[in-house]
Amino acid sequence: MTQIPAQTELPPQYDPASTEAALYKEWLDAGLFTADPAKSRRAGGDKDTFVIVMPPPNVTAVLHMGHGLNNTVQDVVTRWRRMCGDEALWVPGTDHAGIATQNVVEKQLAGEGKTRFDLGRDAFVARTTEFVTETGGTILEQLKAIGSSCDWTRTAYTLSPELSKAVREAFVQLHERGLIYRGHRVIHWCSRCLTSLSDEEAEHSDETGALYHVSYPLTDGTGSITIATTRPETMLADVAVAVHPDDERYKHLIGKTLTLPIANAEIPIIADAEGVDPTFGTGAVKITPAHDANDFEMGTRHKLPMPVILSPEGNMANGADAGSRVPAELLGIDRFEARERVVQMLKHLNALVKIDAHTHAVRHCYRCDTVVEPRLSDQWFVKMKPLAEPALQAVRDRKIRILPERWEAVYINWLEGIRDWNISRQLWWGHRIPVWYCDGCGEVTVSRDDIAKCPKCGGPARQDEDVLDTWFSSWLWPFSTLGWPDRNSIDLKAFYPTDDLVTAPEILFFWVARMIMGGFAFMGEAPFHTVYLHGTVRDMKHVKMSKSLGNGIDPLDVIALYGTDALRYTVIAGLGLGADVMLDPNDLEKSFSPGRNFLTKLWNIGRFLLTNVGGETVQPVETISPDKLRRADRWILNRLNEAIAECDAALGPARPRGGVWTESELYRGLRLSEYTETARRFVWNELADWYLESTKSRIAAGGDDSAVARAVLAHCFDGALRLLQPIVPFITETLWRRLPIATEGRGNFIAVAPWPTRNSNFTAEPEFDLAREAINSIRQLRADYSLPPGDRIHAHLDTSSSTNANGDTSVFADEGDFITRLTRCDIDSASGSAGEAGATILLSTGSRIIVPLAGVIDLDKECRKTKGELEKLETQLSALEGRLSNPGFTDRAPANVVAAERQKLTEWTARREQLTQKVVSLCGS
RNA sequence: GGGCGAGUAGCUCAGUUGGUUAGAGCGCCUGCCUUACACGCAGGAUGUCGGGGGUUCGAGUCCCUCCUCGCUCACCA
Repeated sequence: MTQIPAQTELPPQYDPASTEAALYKEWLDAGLFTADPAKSRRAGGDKDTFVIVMPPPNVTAVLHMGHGLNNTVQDVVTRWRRMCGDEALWVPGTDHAGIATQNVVEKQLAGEGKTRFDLGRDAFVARTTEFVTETGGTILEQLKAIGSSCDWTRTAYTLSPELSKAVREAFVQLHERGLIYRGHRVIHWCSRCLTSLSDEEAEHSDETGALYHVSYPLTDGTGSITIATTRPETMLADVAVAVHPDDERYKHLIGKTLTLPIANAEIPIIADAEGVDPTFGTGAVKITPAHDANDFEMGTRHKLPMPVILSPEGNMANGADAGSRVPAELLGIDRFEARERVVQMLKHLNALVKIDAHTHAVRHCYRCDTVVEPRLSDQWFVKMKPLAEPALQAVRDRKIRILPERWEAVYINWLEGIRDWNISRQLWWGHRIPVWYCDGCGEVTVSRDDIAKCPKCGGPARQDEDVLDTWFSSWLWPFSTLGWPDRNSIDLKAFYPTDDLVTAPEILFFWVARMIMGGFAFMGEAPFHTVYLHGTVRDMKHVKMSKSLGNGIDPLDVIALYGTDALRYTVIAGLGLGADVMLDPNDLEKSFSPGRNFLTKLWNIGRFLLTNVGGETVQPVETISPDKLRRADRWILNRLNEAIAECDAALGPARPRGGVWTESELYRGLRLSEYTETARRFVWNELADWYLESTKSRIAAGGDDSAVARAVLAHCFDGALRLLQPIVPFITETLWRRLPIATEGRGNFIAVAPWPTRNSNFTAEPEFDLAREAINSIRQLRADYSLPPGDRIHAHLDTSSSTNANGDTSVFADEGDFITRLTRCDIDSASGSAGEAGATILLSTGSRIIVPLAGVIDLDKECRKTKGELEKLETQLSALEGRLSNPGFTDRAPANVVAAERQKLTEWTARREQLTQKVVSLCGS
């Protein structure tokens, strides 16, 4: 055998920096991540597909830990399926992110002292496009740095010509089906972004405000009504006061009128049972239809006027129907400033009764956190109820599952109460609404293609000024990225529906639920069968990591310091199902050194292997004659089997058989931390700690047995590397290509090598476990008595009470070298006596190892220790005896449980006997 | 306010249909530079399983109740 000096091959330390970028390029050059639709069963091929569409990051985004986590999860799953033989496709892309991107560019302009209105619409859009073209690819390049195995030939962008076509198609189709309409109603308005928002984009947060009680005098001078409001400035737009029709306090006043202070308008007192809760505040509600959604409904019911008293920017103004309700001194004043002024004015008028502290939910813009204002306006809406039905049914029918399970209830709850979706945004950056108006004949045209003339009268057509909600393009993502609306697209045929959707719970409603609705609406089929909602990256105080809070970690810093694999390992190992990942931004070493250390361990196993096994290809374990395999070999091969089974169970099943999840598989799989821990345990605690150690003396001895040990070691390391490839692709690729194992059918890259499978020839190996047990006990003994490491000890094996005396003897004869090497303890099979002063190790087979330690150990100490042990055992034994003499237990408990308890009783009784003898010999009484 | 979830070792979490003496990783303590690895090896300590009640032969596990956190929804002006 030619020994290649491995030291020259593997440097003492793994160096990610010099490895990763080059490897990634090799993968790309080999086309490993490019999916072939022709191979899909759905397109006539012979492979299952596995498809994930990436939640598109904002085109202006820069990689943060959240992206790192999200994309690593997707990559791990995709790489796993790719090894399992699926035609795997991970579609990458970016989102034009309407409001977010427009805000970024507007901020740039502000730096130049300009606004978007100075540029005008066309120039602004051109400028934004340019900005996106120049800097938009950043995040995608960064995703490559974390090893993402995306199919970059299919990179998509929500504002690309192809996807824009899909957006128009979707809008027109929904309109044709009567599911899109123009509505005049109160919507959420962000006075900073100058656009309307959907319900989901206006986020609640509790705030301590004030409840102002204001007295409105009756016009006939016979008294007054006190109303309560949190937004006194809106009183200027009041058109009525409503009371409950059965409220005795106000019943007699219904139909009378009040004089609105400051505005000096005369408003009626009306009765409304639906909109008024007589127990809240004073039981009398001011009605402000243009600036409150609830009041809008009451206003509509009672056909009241709807004056607007706020400008789009949120300043006081006499808008539509307002006449001169807003007095001159308040015009142009900011709404919050105006609130103070109105309160002062009411005080002067003696109309302010009192101010109570009041906590209530206030809605904020999800992009800029400005308090949103309810505002009456015209917007386009999607009718959601009909779309929600199949989306609800799919989850109820288990065609789609949501992990963790608890989110399903949240999803169902939301869909059941779904309200129409406002899709108009008064922005410039986005897909312009494909609706044209004719100012001549009033015709409204919805069209797939741009039109210049009114199709009815031929007059000039004017396109709607607004753009669509960013999420209106996002909800088409699973099929628009695959070629829809072109029904003949081979990608669409081969890869839709996709498989898993991996994202954070924050966008369950914004995106996930709508994608499911969109999938049914436009494709007639659910877009995926699994929604995996992962946790959030947080700091040690459980605060979500964010750049603005300054508690972020830059993934690229981590990569520079610890390598990509350490980053990936850390987030995946920390990711329990649905659990958050905690990292310390102030102590990267604490967060990432365990990952780095594990990689070092892998590296060193590789170094040992290459040094000791050499470069010559080893014999495949399948072809080794079974009688040549020793206990340790069979043991580790079985442990590998178990590790594979546990990894499979943690990860799968990958998809529902027959399209519907069975009860037993519904919430299984995608336990990434369990998978990682299993692989780690196998590599470190089994392969390295035990098997590799056990091979040292065999390999040194040379000969046939040495070759067997080398073969098994290489085989198991190969299996371990394959199990780990999805998590740590770079280091596994680096080590794997140097393994001296047969190349046939192996491929050139571990990234596309077959996922390991179990070999049922290798079953549990209890006799090797007995050797491990002895080693552990002797080690403990050495530590207990502080025996110097250099001191060899001699012990006897007493098999007199053993259940398999010959078996035990043979284990200790065969594994003697191994045991001695790890413990510096020689064991011969001369029978000793249990009473001998020293230590007795009881093995699980009943045999004892007697270690005479006279002159070495402290007899008093050992005596006390043994007495303590005996005492503890007595307590537990009496509890056990009590249980077994209780007919309630023996009659009702399952037979196997009772049997186990009886077995235990036997063992413990024997142990008690042994300890008693030992106490006698040690303590002398 | 509605709905949901969580409270197990200093920290992060496992604990399958109730059934051995409740586990893991990290951290901590002790001893070791043992020829792959000190980014390592070996050993050790630590829990009235949030409180209280109940069902049961038996409860971390099931039921009730209280407390504390978290998520999510919501037009109480």
